[in-house]
Amino acid sequence: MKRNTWQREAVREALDDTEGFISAQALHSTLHASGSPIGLATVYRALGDLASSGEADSLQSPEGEALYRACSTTGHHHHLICRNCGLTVEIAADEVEAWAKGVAAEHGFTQAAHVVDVFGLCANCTKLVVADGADSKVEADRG
Amino acid sequence: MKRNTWQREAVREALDDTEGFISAQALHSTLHASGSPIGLATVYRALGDLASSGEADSLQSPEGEALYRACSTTGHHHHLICRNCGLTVEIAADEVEAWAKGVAAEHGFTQAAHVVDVFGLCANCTKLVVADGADSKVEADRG
DNA sequence: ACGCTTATTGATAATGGTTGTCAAAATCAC
DNA sequence: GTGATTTTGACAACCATTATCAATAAGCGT
Ligand SMILES: [Zn+2]
Ligand SMILES: [Zn+2]
Ligand SMILES: [Zn+2]
Ligand SMILES: [Zn+2]
Repeated sequence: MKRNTWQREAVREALDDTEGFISAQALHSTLHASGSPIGLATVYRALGDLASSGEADSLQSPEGEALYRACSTTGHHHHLICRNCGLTVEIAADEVEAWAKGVAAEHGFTQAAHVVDVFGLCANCTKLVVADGADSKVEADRG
Repeated sequence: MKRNTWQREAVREALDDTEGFISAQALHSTLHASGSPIGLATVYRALGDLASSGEADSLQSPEGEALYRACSTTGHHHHLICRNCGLTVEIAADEVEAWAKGVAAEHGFTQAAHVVDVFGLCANCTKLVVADGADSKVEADRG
């Protein structure tokens, strides 16, 4: 039977308190920083569980790291992510859903799933970058 | 200055001879199997170069592995990939391009890029799976 | 509240893909 | 051909993730 532990709850809350997508390692650091003695393996497990139960969304960063987020929208949706500050907007894209389904069917493919994510610079970061003239990396700002 | 080596050419050719997306490790195995003594690190480097020069497309597999492919279409496009046999269809998706651009602009995002991939079972593999009743994994068939 | 069964935890080792190291080999301009 | 400079490749290092497994603790029946 599935038991309730403070660890799982801690991960859920920490994820809720996080604005954008975050990696397991980063979330573990955050938890440690706030005094929690939770183990790294447990954070990985909790995030995996949240993702499979649909309570959290996950995606692979372009660098191949798995990132997680507690989304407000419960149904299937996609994301518009700022690659500088991590700000994330949830996007409903019926248009794309239909396209994906159609393109798979046209070619005789079944059991189609899709990965659709848009990465860019949010309005705020666009200003900053223009001011700085430099292009900082997202990961550096979210350790 | 950039020099020409048989290793780079070997990687380019091996990639051309590959039907679907393939990992650096798998391509290295293929090359070795055909008698080439090329080193693994060199395969990684060559694939990275091909990807940055636009001669090859790359994507992250759902398991976080980087996969490469020599595509016939030179311009920007997307892929419909069989998760069982690796068969890949190149897809032009003007509809999605417009959507991605629009959704980014609507939210004030600039420098928008996107990741759009469709994974499914091709017609052939659909039959096999139905016959077998089992769901084999892609990676197992492409060592 | 108590004990028991069993899921869960967490320190650590193991795994696996990828990148860094650096001496040796190869390329190419001259 | 010679030599400066790039490239290679065996191997180590790295880093995210997963497996191990003894110790812990949740929650059930009592
Ligand atoms: Zn931003
Ligand atoms: Zn969708
Ligand atoms: Zn197939
Ligand atoms: Zn596109």
